[in-house]
Amino acid sequence: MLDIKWIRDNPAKLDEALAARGAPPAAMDLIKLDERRRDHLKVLQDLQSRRNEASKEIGKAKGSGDHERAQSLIDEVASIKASIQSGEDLERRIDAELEEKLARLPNIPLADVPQGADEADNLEVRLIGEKPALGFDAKEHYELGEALGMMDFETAGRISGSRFTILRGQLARLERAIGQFMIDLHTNEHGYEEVQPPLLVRNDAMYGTSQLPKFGEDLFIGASMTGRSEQTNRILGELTSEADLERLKSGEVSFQDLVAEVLERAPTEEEYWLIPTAEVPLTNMVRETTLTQDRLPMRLTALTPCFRSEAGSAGRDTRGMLRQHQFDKVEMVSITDDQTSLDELERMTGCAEEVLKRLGLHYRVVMLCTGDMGFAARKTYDIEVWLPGQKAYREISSCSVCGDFQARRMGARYKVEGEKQPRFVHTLNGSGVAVGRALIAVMENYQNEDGSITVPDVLRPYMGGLERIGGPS
RNA sequence: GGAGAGGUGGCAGAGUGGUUGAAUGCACCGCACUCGAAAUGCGGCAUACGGGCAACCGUAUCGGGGGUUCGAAUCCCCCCCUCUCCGCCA
Repeated sequence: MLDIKWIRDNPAKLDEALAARGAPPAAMDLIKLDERRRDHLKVLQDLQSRRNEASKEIGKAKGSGDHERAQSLIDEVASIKASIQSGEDLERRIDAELEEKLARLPNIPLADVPQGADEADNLEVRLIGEKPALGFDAKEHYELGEALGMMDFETAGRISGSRFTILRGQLARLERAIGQFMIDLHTNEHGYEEVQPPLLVRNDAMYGTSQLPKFGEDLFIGASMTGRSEQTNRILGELTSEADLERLKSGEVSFQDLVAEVLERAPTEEEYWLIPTAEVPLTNMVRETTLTQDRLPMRLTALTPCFRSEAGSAGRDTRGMLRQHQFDKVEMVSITDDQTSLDELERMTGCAEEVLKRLGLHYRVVMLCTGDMGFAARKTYDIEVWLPGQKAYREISSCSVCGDFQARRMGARYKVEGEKQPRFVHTLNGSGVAVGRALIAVMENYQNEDGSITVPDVLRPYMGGLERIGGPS
């Protein structure tokens, strides 16, 4: 969430940033709304002030037995009551409208972020390692996995549909090994604290990290059956309002349009949401708190499943397990003060890179351009790993600094010694790294001509010393 | 799932319609006393928003949201959370 006061002072900067992200300007509209809000607030507060004053006098007058005076004051307050009532209604509506509009504005990119429309304009920052010289035609991960009989899309499809995978035997173990290895690295060597967070979260948490209100369609809902029926009843209750039924009868709206309208009115109040990334619970761990500065930086990591609806990517990456509805990921979250967050981004990216270095994988780091960055980010590095089977670099990690954008939504502050006003914390999140995609990368980069897969050295302790999956035993 | 209790300032805890933004204690900060400390005494000590150069003023806030009333921490409704007992359960 951006600060309305900042927007008031920097309307041009806001519109430039929106343009850079490919969004229409909004400053003028917001400033007008804010002015209207403040003008109205002044009028309302004067009325409230008079009411409070008179009410106190009524108390006094009654105490001293002056009933005549009390009655005349009561009459006076009664006469302004209606204006206060409607004034408070209007204030609520304006506040809600402003809040709603602010919540849908993306974060401002930092000055060094390249301007651009899409991933073609991203900037390669560094290239680490080299493509492996396999000496034969590399296969893709699903060809390898299916040939080994350890990766089963057909059965998964029968159980859950497309974008699910079943791993078996040593490949299932390899996936687990990769997750263990990564989280051990971050906790033992990078100073992160391991967390086992909830995978189902409330609306407010999704709002805090800004998956809501704009990106609900990317999420899965995790409601109980009773929760679902309560939700349905609530919506039906809305539907049967007299005014709506009248419009339906008169033919002003069709039944479908009315239903759509009602859903739009009460869209995102779900009992639970399934997390699309552990960023959500980890970052929200500091929501509604004021930390002392000595608690910062706070570094948290978790290995969790992630759930994404992948709406809008129909037809993309349908083969294999690159883009799944469910996948495991090791996530890193840092909570810092407002001075060190940019350094922390470099550090965090380094932690993610270290995973790939130790796995012996070739990768490049790119800085995302304005048009390709996520909603809450001020600056983002993606790490793209080389996949010999696909002959392409594919995203395996994304590290972002959000500044105070999420903190403002969550009410997450910290107190500086000697300062009265608490400041908003800065938040960062990054994958360290996606487990499923790391599995793909290991399989494709460590494949042998016979279809077997060599287990990278660092993973062998997690595989009971196993050196190779498949092939001659 | 059933039954019950509760949510007040950093903490503990009073307050059931009226000059209560909230007693009291603890913690914390300043001052006095002291060589210093403890003890004691005096004073200060919530947040957000709006207005003002500022001192300061106004409004809102007693889990959250609505309502009743001239006036709500106190009465009513909805929601959230915590705890206890019972049931069920990995």
